[in-house]
Amino acid sequence: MNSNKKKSNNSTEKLATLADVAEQAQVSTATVSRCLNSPDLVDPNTRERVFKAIDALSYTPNFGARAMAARRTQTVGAVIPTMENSIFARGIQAFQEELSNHGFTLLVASSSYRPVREEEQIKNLIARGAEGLLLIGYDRNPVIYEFLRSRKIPVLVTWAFDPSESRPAIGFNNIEAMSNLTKKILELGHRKFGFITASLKNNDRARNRLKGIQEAMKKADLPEKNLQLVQTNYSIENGSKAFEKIMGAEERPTVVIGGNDVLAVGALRKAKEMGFRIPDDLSITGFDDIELAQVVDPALTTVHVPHRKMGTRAAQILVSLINGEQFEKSEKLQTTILFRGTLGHAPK
Amino acid sequence: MNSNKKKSNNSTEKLATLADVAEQAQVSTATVSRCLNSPDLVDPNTRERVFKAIDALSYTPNFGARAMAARRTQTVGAVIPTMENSIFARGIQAFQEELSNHGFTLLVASSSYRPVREEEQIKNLIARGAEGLLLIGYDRNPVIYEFLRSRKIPVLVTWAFDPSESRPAIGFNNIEAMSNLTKKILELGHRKFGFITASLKNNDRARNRLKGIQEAMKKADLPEKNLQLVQTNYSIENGSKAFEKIMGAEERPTVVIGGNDVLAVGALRKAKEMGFRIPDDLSITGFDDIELAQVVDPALTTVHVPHRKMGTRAAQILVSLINGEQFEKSEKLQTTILFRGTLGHAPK
DNA sequence: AATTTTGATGCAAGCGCTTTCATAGACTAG
DNA sequence: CTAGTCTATGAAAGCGCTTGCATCAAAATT
Repeated sequence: MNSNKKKSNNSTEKLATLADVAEQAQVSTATVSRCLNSPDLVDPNTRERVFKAIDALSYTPNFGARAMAARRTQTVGAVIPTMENSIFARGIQAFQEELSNHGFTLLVASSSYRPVREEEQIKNLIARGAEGLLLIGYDRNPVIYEFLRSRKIPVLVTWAFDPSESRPAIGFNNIEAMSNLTKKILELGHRKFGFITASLKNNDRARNRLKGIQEAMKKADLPEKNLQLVQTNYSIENGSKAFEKIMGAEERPTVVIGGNDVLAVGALRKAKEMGFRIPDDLSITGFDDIELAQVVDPALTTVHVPHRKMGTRAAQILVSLINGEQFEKSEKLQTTILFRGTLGHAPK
Repeated sequence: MNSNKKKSNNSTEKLATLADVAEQAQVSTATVSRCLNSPDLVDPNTRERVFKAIDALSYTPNFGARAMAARRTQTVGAVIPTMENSIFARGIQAFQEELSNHGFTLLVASSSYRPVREEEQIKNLIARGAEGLLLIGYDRNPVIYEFLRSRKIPVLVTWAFDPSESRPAIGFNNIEAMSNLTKKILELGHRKFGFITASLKNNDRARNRLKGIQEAMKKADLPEKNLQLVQTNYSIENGSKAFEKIMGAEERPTVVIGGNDVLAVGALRKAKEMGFRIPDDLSITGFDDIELAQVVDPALTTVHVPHRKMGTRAAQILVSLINGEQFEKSEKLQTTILFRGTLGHAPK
């Protein structure tokens, strides 16, 4: 349809740029840019011509250049500990959906639960222009927080809520949640506990869940030695191994609490293999309420976390933080205990 | 330690740039750039001075600017259908690990199984400078392939391998894998099949898995009507519903094949609820061999896919493609059938 | 001692975009 | 008819980096 002057979408040539589009449409680059960013500023006829050129050249804007010139990226970053199991998946999914409602794009990275890697990933996201960051839990090197502060990058902590911290956060109180669960367990007559947790180092969520158990036990006047602790990495297999270890001790607990569902499911599997009848011989509980928890047999009693709500709200807060709105206060979400099949009365 | 001339990391000032570092270290921007990109080209003393300045200003390079000037990003993109369940997680994790061994960074996006969204995400990744793309399955609008080709972006298809396609791919043959499974099922005496699959539209993996079943059935001289088909979205819940539907028909199958493990697990759960003894009354099989498959009771008989190997190899191929190496040929990975507890002889 | 080579550095031209400011034309109002 | 308003557009100055080329001093070679 056009005259055959310069076919720039030929594969032997360079990529089309704004300037190419401008030339093809017989306008300045400024006009093309305006067509893309504030179309109503340009005359409908011109606009049409420009879009036709964009199509003809199959032009796509260069994000880097745009970011540099406009000093905005409409991007936020999130660093989660892992993508392998679905602990964070639902929350992040909701986060991302809500973000895109606000015209933002999400960049996700994972740290494999390693602080050094998390730091790298944070820097990487910042370098890529993230205007705000979602991070899991409070626990990290103050230097990072300072770095972020000096760069004026809003940070929102999630998956945790600690009333004593002033930093913006949306999450649940890990101490409280686990303490509530423990109380229920105590009511059922259990006195000897096993707890399989992720490494407590650099992980405030895990530490606080432990604290929750300890507090409840103390209130019930149980000595610390009634709690047997195993630290391991999150995986079903590790849950199984940890369970074996706990059951290898002379004084066996009557309930094994998993620091999360993945660990608990691993324990459950091994328990069945070892011939325990659940929950008659032994109780097991989880934390998170991921899909896994419902499909095992018996279904896992666990602490339900409002993943989607947390993700959605996190997006809203972070966006408003980025838009310079004043931070009101951290939000605490409620967890609930889901009684399914793995928690019963203490045996005997 | 330094004299108190200009403290630029003060929070009231602008972000530090290369130029700021250069000034602080008393060198040109070229030298700072070289320190970052090819340190051995610069004198150790100078280098030290520069790095000290970088530290002092807590400088981080601007990715966009760097990408624009160097016209390289060392970034590859991947668009996966979903992050919610862990079907792709293990493979992507391995992909990313291998990528970082080669100095590349991974950007992941998800399409929610929607072609339009996939296209957006592809464009987004390209705009962000992805130098290569990993895509799941072959099936997509030719326009996208053409767009990518004209931009000279190497694309690697994975999670599928089709000998009739010339496009670079690393994966397994879905037809063959499912056909093999079906043969085994036939050997066990089953003649009536149920198949719960993801939507066949825009999903060559799902279509080919169906084809595999059909081929094996045809070879055994079974009519098409012996296969009852339900299409639904991937989720445990949907698997359950689909199962109910299949069992609601007058002619019940003796085996229900899940298009993947998630669907199969949903079916299994509902089957148990409905009182079926698995595998005595009814057999169920999955596909993928994700964690879920091992923890359900009975453990799911499924098709094992070498996720990690696929991810690792995908990274290697894509990197070599980006480096302009000639594409040898698509690689087919072997799947194996994992006989666990849900597949048995046909009843009666 | 004169010449060539090598190594370390700086200069400056972009990379592809946005945006301020200026301008020109089309209207409106007096 | 002239001055004042708008509206649509363009010119051009960056944004923060990399890199080819030029430069210069020191080391190596003759």
